[in-house]
Amino acid sequence: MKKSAIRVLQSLQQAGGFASAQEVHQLITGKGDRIGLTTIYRALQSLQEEKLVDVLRREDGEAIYRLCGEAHHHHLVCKKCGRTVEIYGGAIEKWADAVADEYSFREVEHSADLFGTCSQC
Amino acid sequence: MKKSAIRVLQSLQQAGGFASAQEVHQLITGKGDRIGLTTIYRALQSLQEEKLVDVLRREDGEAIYRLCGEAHHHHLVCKKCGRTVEIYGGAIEKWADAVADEYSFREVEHSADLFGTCSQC
DNA sequence: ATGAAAACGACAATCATTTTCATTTCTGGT
DNA sequence: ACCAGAAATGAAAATGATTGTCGTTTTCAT
Ligand SMILES: [Zn+2]
Ligand SMILES: [Zn+2]
Ligand SMILES: [Zn+2]
Ligand SMILES: [Zn+2]
Repeated sequence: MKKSAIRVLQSLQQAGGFASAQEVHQLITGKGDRIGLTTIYRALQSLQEEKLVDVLRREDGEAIYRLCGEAHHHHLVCKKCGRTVEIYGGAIEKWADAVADEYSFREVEHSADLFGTCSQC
Repeated sequence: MKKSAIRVLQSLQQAGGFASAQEVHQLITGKGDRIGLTTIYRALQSLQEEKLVDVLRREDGEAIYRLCGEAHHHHLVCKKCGRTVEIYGGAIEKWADAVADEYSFREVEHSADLFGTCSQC
């Protein structure tokens, strides 16, 4: 693991939720530590490939990242305040398997996200 | 309704599914009709406010639009050859509603896509 | 110590989207 | 038809996130 990736992971941990690349950069440089924005982007990309961070999009299209447990799950995200619920298990897993089976696809992965308005917004 | 908005609606209808602003522009200018990209963006924004089009984001963040009321469906995509199956209905719709209900989210939309290897690859 | 390979970061490039602003088209009253 | 003001248009510039380039620095095994 690259040390820049570790620094990014730590700042994401500190952020506690979703943060954009620029916000991660500010979190690190705000402490006096020095790191380039380019390195942040590269670290986030690696972490994404290693499935250590989740990626979503704000409404304006900006990518936001956060630490992610290794267990497979889905997200229910409030469009307004960003509150996020992680959804584990459920009928979607069976549905995905059933669809893959019906069309004879193998090694099928899936992504699914729900976006709405939470009860407090 | 502005006439530019109508032209955009028609090309979205012709597209049959999701299309980006640039794709809409190409659909119109490709026929010899002339319209500015700026106008496309403005028309899509109005149509979005009037709730006549839905907007989603591609993985790279680009906004894609489709007619509201266009039949909702999901995709099963072969990672190797690109073959795509459209999936209508199924357990995922109930799952999404159930999850939204469980967490008291309102106006919940969802996206879900399956990626695997088709029987011919 | 030395050289190769990986990581780094300043800067430029790219690309979608927005803003600006001058020009064109529409509209209503005369 | 004529004309002024309003609305719409679109070319070009601005913006902002993300990616590419490339020279420099760090790491690491020999
Ligand atoms: Zn909320
Ligand atoms: Zn799942
Ligand atoms: Zn295939
Ligand atoms: Zn669905």
